[in-house]
Amino acid sequence: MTPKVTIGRLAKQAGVNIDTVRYYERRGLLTPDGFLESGYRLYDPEAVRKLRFIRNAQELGFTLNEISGLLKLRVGKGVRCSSVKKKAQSKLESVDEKIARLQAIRGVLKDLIGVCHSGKATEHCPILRTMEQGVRRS
Amino acid sequence: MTPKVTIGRLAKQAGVNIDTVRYYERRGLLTPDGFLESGYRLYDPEAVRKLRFIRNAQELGFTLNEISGLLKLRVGKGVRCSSVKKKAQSKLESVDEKIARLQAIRGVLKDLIGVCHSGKATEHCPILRTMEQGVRRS
DNA sequence: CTTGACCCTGGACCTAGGTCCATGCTTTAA
DNA sequence: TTAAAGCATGGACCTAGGTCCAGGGTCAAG
Repeated sequence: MTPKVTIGRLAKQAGVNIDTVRYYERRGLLTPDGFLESGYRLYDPEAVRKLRFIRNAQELGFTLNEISGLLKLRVGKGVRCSSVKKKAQSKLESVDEKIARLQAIRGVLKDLIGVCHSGKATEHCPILRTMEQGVRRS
Repeated sequence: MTPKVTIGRLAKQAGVNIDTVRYYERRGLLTPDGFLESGYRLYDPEAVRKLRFIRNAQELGFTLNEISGLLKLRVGKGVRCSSVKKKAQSKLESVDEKIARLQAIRGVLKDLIGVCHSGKATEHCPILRTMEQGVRRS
């Protein structure tokens, strides 16, 4: 007996709307792991993690298409290692870039909190310092 | 003579659509720094950085409202230090959380790239490992 | 064996964040 | 001094990512 779960339970456990689950299915991000004869979708518990991952990644600025690409990254039967590696490396670059940008913002916020002690004013918006170096777009 | 610039030049320099600039104005993110008698908007060069910052922050998953909050963070005339500090600290927390999440994803991507050398397969989607600890939502 | 909770499909509707267009005035370069 | 390029306003339109609803079948507890 595999402990599969219906769509309503899945949605509740992951904290998302039931229609969102079906929407992700249409988008190809989350396929049911089985069906009842009635047509009811069944999911195994891994799906909860997958849903949470999707939400997580969205808050980090990934689109559903990008997330779909992340979820498909794996090495295995019929998946050529070199292609996975190339994709993973390019994802890694964009992740590193995001981290760097966030760290720039983080530094400014820390400074700003420090300024509050020193009593110095910051007439100009300090957050703009994060952009001194410009941005490279893909 | 201050080297102010019209909206078209600003948009081009920042690499955004001219209508986007006006849209941000309606949203309160970017006010012109002056006007010609004809009504033409004028911006000083700082506005380019501001626009780039907005794009940047959006790619990191911040909404325009959140970005607006970031841009308003400064200590100065009429702005109480304690309130700035509190806001900055809460922004800092959310930035730290984003960084942590990205680093989790980053780790998995690195592992995946490593696996390609070792020849081991990863039948199950490795990216899901980033979610082992669950997520705290605000 | 019924009643309430759950699920199905298809399609309409919604919000955020833009983008486009028509119409008409302004600026600038030839 | 005039044509091309630029700007203004108001409103329509668009995409991504959902969310809701109607109409009808299904499951499970009493």
